[in-house]
Amino acid sequence: MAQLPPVVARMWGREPVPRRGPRPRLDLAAITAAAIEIADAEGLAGVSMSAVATRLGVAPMALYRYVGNKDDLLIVMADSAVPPPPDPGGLTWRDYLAAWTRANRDILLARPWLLSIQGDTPPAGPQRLRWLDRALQALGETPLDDGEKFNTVTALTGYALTSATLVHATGAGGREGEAGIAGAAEYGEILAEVLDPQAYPTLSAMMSSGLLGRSEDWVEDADFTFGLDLLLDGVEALIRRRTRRRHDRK
Amino acid sequence: MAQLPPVVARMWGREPVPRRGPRPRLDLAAITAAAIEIADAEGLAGVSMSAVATRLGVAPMALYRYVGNKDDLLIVMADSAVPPPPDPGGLTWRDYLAAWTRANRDILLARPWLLSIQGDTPPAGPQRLRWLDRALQALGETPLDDGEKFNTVTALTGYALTSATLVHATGAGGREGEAGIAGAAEYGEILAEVLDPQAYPTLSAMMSSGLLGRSEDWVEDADFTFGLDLLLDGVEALIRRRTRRRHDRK
DNA sequence: CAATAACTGTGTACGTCATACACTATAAGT
DNA sequence: ACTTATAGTGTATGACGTACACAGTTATTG
Repeated sequence: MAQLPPVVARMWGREPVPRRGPRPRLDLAAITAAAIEIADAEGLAGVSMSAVATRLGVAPMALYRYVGNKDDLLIVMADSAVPPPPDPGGLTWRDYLAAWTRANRDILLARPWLLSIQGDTPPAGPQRLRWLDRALQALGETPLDDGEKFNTVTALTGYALTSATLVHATGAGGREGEAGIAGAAEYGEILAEVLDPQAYPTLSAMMSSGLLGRSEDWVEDADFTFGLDLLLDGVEALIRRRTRRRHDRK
Repeated sequence: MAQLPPVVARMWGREPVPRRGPRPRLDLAAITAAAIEIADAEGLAGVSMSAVATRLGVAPMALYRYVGNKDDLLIVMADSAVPPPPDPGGLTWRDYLAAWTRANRDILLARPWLLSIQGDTPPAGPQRLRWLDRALQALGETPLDDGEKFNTVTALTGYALTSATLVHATGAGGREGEAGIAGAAEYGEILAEVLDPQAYPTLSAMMSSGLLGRSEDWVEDADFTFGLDLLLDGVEALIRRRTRRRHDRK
């Protein structure tokens, strides 16, 4: 039997309840909440152990009774910063997954610092797994097998993540500053300025025709919806294939 | 006109050539190469300014003549760690994009530390843009408009990224250790152990039926190919639609 | 009721890291 | 020969993560 990594165990409240000693003034939830507030306000860079401790009115070392180290804290943050998934109120699988993916992306836009954590962590907390569960549930009625469902969700997750990254990186998400590029328009200009049409024929042609000039629409639904439909069309095609002649996968 | 952020400028060799002073012993390429070697060997955590400097036989502060700060260095690394994209040797758009996406994922599997950087950075370096260019080029013959092409590539990139993350996170990629979970099987066990069937009906059912038990296949092509085809089917459907009745987008 | 054991939060200390600043050495232009 | 811009160095600083020993607190045990 595999042992639960300590933080994961605590995320699920599977830690033995202490029977002796002073009543704890903190708990994992409070610590995480404080850390998230800081991240929202100042970005991940502002989240230091002392900053979190200060906000809780506590010495930095106190936190180590609840998290093994800072990485642990980040993992827990990455889970509890995620709100519950949308409710499947009698929607078709397609409508639900569309809403699901958009909500997914919106979370990442609202908390860009999640981008720096999620890219590295498998979903193992209650929230992220609830999202996973709901998406799989939406596919429950379809003739896809488990692996296919799982991969479908993976693809959707990836799309949400990449879209959010793009929006955030080009600055259209609102925040700018930081390391340089601040806005899709400027991004386009920079590319146009630098691209050698010979080495980058297609891209530079696109840039001169002003693709990214008007691309504050990255945040708008139009572009996002397009890619989303792309994926869902693929799923739908597969489902139709499976429905017509029912045979095993592969 | 937008100014080039200094690092980006240097990535493209657009820096004024120095006319006086001692001959430089370093250049951005050498620094980046050293940093990448360290990242490959010890992970991103091993990449400190002093570590890189030591490897180059130079004082840490010397690096700051070439990069403004450490984040700059990471940005440059994220670009130059990427090899040239596969060659479109008379392939159909579909075959090429399939190869392209798989190659994309393989890079991320070979250098997992890229996952921690790419999630945050827009592609602005020569390598990443070359990849973008080739993918767009592959779609050149299709009736999709520029925005649609761009979004298609975004979706594919996202899929590669998420797949790689999943493989790497569940440990099937080879490396383990670090923060806990080490291997898809163990991951599955942990989930099975922790999931309340009432709160996670679908997911826990899948787990008990052993979905992740046999999922060392995540690295295998089977699962990856499935999701990829999902996407490409979507693209193909769109192309067919566009080809039949040719009207503007939206 | 006293003694013990388990637990919480603190204070201090250390090693690492990114980076600012002042300096020396070097080579090109005058 | 002299000036001047540049390259790499040495030293210093402040922030950060975290190890460790301790003091205070509470439930359990005798």
